[in-house]
Amino acid sequence: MASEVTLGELDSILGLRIRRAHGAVQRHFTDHFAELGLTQKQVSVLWLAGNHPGLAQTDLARALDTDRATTMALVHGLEKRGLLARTASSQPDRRRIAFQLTADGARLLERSRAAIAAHEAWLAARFTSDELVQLHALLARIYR
Amino acid sequence: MASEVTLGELDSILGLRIRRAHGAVQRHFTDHFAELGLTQKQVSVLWLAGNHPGLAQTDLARALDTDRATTMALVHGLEKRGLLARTASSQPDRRRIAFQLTADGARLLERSRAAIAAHEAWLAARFTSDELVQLHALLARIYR
DNA sequence: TATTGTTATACTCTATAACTATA
DNA sequence: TATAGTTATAGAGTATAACAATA
Repeated sequence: MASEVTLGELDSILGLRIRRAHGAVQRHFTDHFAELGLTQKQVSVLWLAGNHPGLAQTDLARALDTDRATTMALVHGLEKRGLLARTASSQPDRRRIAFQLTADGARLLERSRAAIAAHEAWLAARFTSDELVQLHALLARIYR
Repeated sequence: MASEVTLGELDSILGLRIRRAHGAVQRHFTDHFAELGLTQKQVSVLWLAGNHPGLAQTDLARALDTDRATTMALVHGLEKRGLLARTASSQPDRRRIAFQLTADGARLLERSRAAIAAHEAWLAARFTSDELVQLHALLARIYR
């Protein structure tokens, strides 16, 4: 019966499981960050900029595992919204452009921290602490 | 130094790890399926259609965890390329539209199986079989 | 009323290519 | 030559809203 269609053999494919897990996390994040108007990547940039004032786009690209062009679009959007700004500080390498949070950006980051904690709690609730440690370690092996 | 920027505290966030792992898997998949011209989702549809002739779009949407509209775009693309076709079979529910692979679709699916196996081998190589079992189980808890 | 398929629309993410300026 | 930033462009994935046909 067509109504019984499942992933079948696809269920044994790890890549698919990672994709589905990512999708579920992504949906939960989007739903709960709608009121803040931030995506997962945008929050990450605010967080990194808050912790590392003066970082450059290349630093962001490396930390976020994204292309330079993709990072540009991300940064550009945050600049337009007045959450991130370029600093006019003196840099040793004049190619690099330093960024820092604006006051609005810092405020939004603070509000985001609570939402991130709630999101992580939702995700972690289904695991024991041992399982969490293991899952962290296993996932890290994929991208490192 | 800006060159030392890392994920820092972000590294403790499971959601981010899942995202990065997904990104790494996605990139590997894209690179190795470029010659076949198929995305992960497209391969999944071919696979499911091959195993379940006559399935409907709703079945695909449920199995792939995607919106109906998103599934439409996916199916539409495969139809345009002549890999998937609608069947004129008699259905009990006339709203449902049955799909099946074309000859081209079946051929491409066969070629894909080898590529999928190679992709999975690349991914699984970093884990023991016990770890693989564990990772499968842990990930499934996120989306089920 | 609910479900299936459909279209229109929009936004995010991702990446490639080509360019400028600097190292 | 190599790196940092930039722009233009394009494709994939995701989702919402609104509609028609059918159950």
